[in-house]
Amino acid sequence: MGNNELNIKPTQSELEILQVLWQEGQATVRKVHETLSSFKDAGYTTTLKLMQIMNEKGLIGRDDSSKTHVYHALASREKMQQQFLGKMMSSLFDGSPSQLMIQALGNQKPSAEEIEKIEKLLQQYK
Amino acid sequence: MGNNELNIKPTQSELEILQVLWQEGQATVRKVHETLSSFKDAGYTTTLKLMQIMNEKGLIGRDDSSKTHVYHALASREKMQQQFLGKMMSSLFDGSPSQLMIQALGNQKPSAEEIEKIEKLLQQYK
DNA sequence: ATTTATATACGAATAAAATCGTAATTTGCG
DNA sequence: CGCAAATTACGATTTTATTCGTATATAAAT
Repeated sequence: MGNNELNIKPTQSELEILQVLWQEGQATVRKVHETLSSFKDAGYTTTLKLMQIMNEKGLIGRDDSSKTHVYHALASREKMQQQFLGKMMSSLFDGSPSQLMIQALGNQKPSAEEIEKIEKLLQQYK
Repeated sequence: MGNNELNIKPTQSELEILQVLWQEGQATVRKVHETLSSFKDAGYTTTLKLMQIMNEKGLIGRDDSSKTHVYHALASREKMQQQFLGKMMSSLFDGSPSQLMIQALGNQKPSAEEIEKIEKLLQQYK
């Protein structure tokens, strides 16, 4: 049973930070900030503040046993995917997964391998 | 050639309004407001203001030849789908369409009809 | 014509999100 | 030790989004 009572929707900036933590597994504020700095130029304390807030919200956890705190994601990527997908599905796609796929596929051609995967998945629903 | 130079990302509230206009084709503020009121309780002037702002931004257009203005969407639904999908793809799905689909399908059982459609779609990509 | 209902315009208040400056603390080093 | 570099804490500001109040105009009804 997951103790994951987490129906909080992260903001845009929070999502960016989560991405880094999902990627790295865990990271310091410095590390996160440097990673983000490639496409964003906010100050260090901005990132710090955001991560503190996220910690309070329960989106991320931290180990503060040493001076330099180390953070990790508490919100799972899958859960966030579901959350955003669900909202998007209803707000933009009339709840139709095929509509969504048409757009997603139109965007970029899936590899043969990916097509296989999807087909297998479809079989399961029959 | 579309004269659609529209790289504006609508906010949550704006998206809700666009939905109504996509649905109805065109509508007055009153109509939009009443439609939204089923799940949202903002005042009439709030909806009005939002629609005025959207008009300035170019998200929607209006016919003000008569006293009661009639609005219509300028931002196409497809374009917005692309916009949100693209962002979501990169921020949550590592750019993998199949990953996105797997989540979308896993989320809610598609109808038999939907499955058919998707399979046909996949055939085209082979 | 006067009243009533319904519109728009628009400034301003409120709320939410993001940013930053500065003080205080810790760590490592000379 | 005493200084420099790096860190956290945290209040405050700024920016963006949302909401609303009120003035004014138009149209319909009596």
